[in-house]
Amino acid sequence: MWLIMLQLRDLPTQEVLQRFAQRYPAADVTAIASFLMLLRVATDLSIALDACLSKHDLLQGRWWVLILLMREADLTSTPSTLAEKLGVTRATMTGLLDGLEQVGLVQRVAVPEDRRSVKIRLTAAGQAKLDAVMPDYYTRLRLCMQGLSESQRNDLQSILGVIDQGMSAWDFNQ
Amino acid sequence: MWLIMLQLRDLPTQEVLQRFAQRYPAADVTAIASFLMLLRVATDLSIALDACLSKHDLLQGRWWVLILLMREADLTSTPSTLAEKLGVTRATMTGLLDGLEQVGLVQRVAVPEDRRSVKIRLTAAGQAKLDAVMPDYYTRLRLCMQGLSESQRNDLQSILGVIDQGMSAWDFNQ
DNA sequence: ACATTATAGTTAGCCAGCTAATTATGTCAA
DNA sequence: TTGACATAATTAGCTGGCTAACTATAATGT
Repeated sequence: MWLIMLQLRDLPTQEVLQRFAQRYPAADVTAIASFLMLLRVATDLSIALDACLSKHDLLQGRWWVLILLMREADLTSTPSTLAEKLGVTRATMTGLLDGLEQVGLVQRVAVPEDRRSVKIRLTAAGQAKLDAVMPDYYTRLRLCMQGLSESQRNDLQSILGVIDQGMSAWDFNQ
Repeated sequence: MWLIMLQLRDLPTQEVLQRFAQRYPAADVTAIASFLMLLRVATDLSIALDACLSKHDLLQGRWWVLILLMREADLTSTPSTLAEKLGVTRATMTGLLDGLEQVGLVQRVAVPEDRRSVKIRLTAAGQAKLDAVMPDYYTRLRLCMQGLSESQRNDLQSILGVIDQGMSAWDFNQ
């Protein structure tokens, strides 16, 4: 999961939004404000995550790969599957795996049944790296979210679900 | 505002989350699920935005610059200010402005009072470009958010505000 | 069986961010 | 007034995504 986005430090004032809405009648002021704030908070979270991971000599892309491998019962997957789950191209996955293999966190293993394919296995060192990173990450995330009640967390997830549904509208007219 | 992020197509199942929480006691399952969904929806939105802009031959970074200029009463700003508002380095802003000036959407104007500085002005062509893009963007955004009631939009914004507050927790222990 | 097509992974080269260093100008204090 | 420092913008070079092209292997249809 890669989120690369400008930070938009400067959200528009209500006044500016009104001015834009006047020029562009299609504008829905509360939709725009919600959208911008969503992008901004997500970006801030992603940047904070980067900072946390960098203290453990990890980049976000490589870290997600380790997590995806740990999710598997046999700590094993293939480059194609990992690429699809992470939403990156297979070419990008090759690069991520090169980096991880070079520092010994994963291992490429030949697959005799299909000689085109390769198995990727989380090594003991890879698991150890996750055991070092995850408690730190989870602790920060807990603190970051502790201001939200359980019902607010549910609200957030259902609201995000509605937006996700609505996303199909983006592509309506091509 | 730049959001560059992996897509994380594959959110963890409840079962996987439980397994991770067992290994890492610091894990807060509902916090993690909310966080991941937030990142994912924001990424999807950012990608959809890219797609919309590319139909108008614009990249997200350059488009935000045009918007920031249009927010100004005199359609004018400086590279430093724009960089700060967009959350990018001044070096990056130089590149964005090079691109925009080359296609005539903005103009660099010398500042006699401080010869180190340069004014950036939105040109008529730049305004025309926005007039072409914004209705399209606003229409898609309206459709995308139309499933949310006014109170849900308020909920979303206040929830995001709480998370933003909580973000300071990330850096608590260095 | 064998030519066509599909699939897995990699390589080569592009692109738009980034950091660090550079140039030019302005500010301030001894 | 001049030396030290601060600020504005730029340049040079790095990085980690991307697309497109390539190699190797497997599957499929006549």
